[in-house]
Amino acid sequence: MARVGLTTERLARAGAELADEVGFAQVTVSALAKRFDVKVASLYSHVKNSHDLKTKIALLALEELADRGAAALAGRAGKDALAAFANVYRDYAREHPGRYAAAQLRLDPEAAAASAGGRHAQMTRAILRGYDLAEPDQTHAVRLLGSVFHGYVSLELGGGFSHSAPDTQETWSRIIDALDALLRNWPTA
Amino acid sequence: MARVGLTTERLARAGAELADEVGFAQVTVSALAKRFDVKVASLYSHVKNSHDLKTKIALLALEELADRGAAALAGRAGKDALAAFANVYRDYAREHPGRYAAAQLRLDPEAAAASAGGRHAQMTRAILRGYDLAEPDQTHAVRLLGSVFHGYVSLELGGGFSHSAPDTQETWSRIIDALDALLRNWPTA
DNA sequence: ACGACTTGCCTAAAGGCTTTAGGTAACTGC
DNA sequence: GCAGTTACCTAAAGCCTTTAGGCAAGTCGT
Repeated sequence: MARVGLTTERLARAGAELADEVGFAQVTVSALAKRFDVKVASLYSHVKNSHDLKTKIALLALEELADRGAAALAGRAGKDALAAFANVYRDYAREHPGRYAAAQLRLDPEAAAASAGGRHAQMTRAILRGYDLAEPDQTHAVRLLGSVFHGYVSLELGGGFSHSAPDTQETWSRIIDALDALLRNWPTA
Repeated sequence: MARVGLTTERLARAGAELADEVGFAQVTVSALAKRFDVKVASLYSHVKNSHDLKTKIALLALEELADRGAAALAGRAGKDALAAFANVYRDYAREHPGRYAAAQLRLDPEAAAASAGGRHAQMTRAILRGYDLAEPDQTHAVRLLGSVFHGYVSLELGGGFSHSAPDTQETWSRIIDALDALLRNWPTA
């Protein structure tokens, strides 16, 4: 009965890898147990239940994404910051589709409060420092940026833009150009 | 052994209702059988398997959404058309969250080809007739609009904007204003 | 109207995932 | 080296999926 050394942390990390390999929806307590070559019941000492496991993976992904965002924003401003931050989302989703899907999990209020969600909002707001927007337009713009990033990435990942010219990289660049132009010229009510 | 009169069609329709009530992820062959007061195995004459059922619900939702979109676009142009079409997505998602989630299901190529996906793209392109955009910018714009609509709606539905001022209706209106302004003034490469 | 065919719904059964209860063996520290 | 903790185990119940095979309720030809 050799001990494997399970921890909540290691389970979440392995769950994230599993998600990237087989899809977040296919992440299961059972599959994770197989990956550690351990009986299923053993995981229940480290994780409350299946939903708890998924939540932990989601929190991990949000954390990673926020870290990457912060790194990208450091020392950048204006359109440069906008583009770098946008690319963080897109690249992360392409490198880690399962984790990105996990980050979209609807969290209960408690988990949401403990998540890196706030950091994401703060960073988006920081990008807008390079543009001249007062409240409430700033909040509207934060929400727009969040919508575009998330919407584009999830449509692209889901194959919504597949096999049609022009290629998605080109579109992505032009969308960032367009957002930059829009933020510099935000219509007043 | 009274016959209930199951059909693929009725199953998809009832599945869509079930999705709106308990969430698309909770739609299960088993739950659907209970709803018809019929044994689970009976459904397998009308539906290949669980995934097939979900696909049929997704196709139904895409169809409904396209129908609403077409109705909204009839007799409208420019910003008027843009706003009406955008509201179709948002309203549909709010009225039918389960169906909307179903519409996001990643379809295999065969199902995707048979879906109303093409109609959606065509309608978005039709909206752009009110603006002066040549290819390839038109395609970029189609993708941007799709991203914003889907991204905003799914973030709002997921509670991403909850409990923070200003309210989401206000943001939604201002985002449509912003998109209109952007399309009238699309930045040239 | 009645027999034959079709088919809609059934029972039975196997396999997988989740979750809980309770046991045993491996580490930890005095 | 012993006591206590804890990591992992076995066992079992419950629910969902899916397939195989059966009977009765419809439908159709004559």
